[in-house]
Amino acid sequence: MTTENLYNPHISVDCVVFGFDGENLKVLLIERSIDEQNELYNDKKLPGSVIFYEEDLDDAASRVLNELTGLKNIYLSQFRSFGSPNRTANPRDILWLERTTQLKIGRIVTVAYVALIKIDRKLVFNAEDTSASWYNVNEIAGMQLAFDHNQIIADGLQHIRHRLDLEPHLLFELLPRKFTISQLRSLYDVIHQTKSDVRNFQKKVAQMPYLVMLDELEEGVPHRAARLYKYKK
Amino acid sequence: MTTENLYNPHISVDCVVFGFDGENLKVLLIERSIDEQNELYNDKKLPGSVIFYEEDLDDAASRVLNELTGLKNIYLSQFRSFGSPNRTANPRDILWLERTTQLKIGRIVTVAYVALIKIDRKLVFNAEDTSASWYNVNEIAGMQLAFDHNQIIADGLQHIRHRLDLEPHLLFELLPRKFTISQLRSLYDVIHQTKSDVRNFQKKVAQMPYLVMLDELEEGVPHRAARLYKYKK
DNA sequence: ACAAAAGTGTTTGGAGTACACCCATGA
DNA sequence: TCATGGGTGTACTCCAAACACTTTTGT
Repeated sequence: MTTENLYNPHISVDCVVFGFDGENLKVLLIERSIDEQNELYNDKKLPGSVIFYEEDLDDAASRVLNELTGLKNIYLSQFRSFGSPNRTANPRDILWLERTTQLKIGRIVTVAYVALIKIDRKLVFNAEDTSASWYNVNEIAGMQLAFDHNQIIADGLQHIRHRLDLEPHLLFELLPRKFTISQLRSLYDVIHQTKSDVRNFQKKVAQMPYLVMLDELEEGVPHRAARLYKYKK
Repeated sequence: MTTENLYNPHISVDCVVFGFDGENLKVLLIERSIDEQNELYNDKKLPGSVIFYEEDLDDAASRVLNELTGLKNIYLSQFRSFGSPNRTANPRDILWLERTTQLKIGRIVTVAYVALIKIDRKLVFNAEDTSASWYNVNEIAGMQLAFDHNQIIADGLQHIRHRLDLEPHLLFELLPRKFTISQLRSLYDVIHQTKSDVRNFQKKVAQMPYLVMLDELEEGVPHRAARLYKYKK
């Protein structure tokens, strides 16, 4: 089957998918293998895809996430487009694109999205032949990703920091459904690059009307169990 | 002459150019005439253009502004891309595009920029056959613009409000080189949709290190002349 | 003289920050 | 009993907001 009539080879979407493991902010990357003159070259890239003709950009980003994780209703926000002519300067990237899309590829402008997901959800990674895993945002700076994906992640990170600052309720997209104030504080500190005071943080949190205290405690911790909270509305 | 080999007909840039006239926030729109079955239809659109093959997006936006105003070094910031398949649903828009570009046009994804310019600069409007003029942001909501340009302007306005809030020095891109504190306050209030107190505003302004008081006064005003200031660095 | 905007200080409330001790639990 | 993090209140500082009168200039 040919995809010639389905894909628009000029425009793609890429998603910077953020997760929080309780300690660090993580980004989801996909393994990529290219066989070049019978040598396998491996590296990583962001989840993404060229768009279909007649497909809206937001829909394309949702589709990419759904294919990758099996989830719908993920928080998604477009943050920037990347269209430098030399973002496809590396012949390896063109080669990979043409093989995977079966299209003749020239230049591609990509529209970048950030997504926030709860890392504790069981995700359908490794479906088909893709294998995805989480990487600390800090270690990514030292990796050599496909295309301009290092740049996209750096910009996405900056974007999401601003965004979570303006709309703090989005923090709950990254936490499990039930969470402790410590987890919330730790996430808050990772995002704001701060180290906030426990008592002051409790005070701040006490004024969040959308935070509701549950009648449940943490379990299986080797110390006093913390109270669980959930996010409402 | 054909433009077939120069333009990439899948991607365009559009610029929401903001100015400040001392009282209202303004946006620059271009007159558009389409002759449909021998009837002239007139409306307005944002300054924009499809990009050249091998042209970077930011460069395309700069080019559009330079062609329109004759100015370089205008503050420009990409804020969002619009790619809904039905943004070119109106046959009038397709007709106009194909006539002006001499290209077969299908779907176009546009990358939108905001620009800030000093409205007092003598601009090279009406060059060639384009005629551009300033419109109050408020009156634009009631106009029917080409494509999805109403939406783009609304989003651009929201973007620039956030942006000027985070980076207040950008306010000076909109003011004349020499200005009074009243003008600055009035601009500030238009952006923040507030009505700030004169004394408190003076206090705030007094702590801006990049604001320097000049040894000059306003001229030609029918009341006590205000001191002039300029922005430094 | 009067109209119109410029310019100038003080008080108050709320928000953010700093800071130390006892409690509950599992090992 | 000890180690580990959970949970709690008070004092200080700083910034934002409210508020009214005198000055300068042109008509």
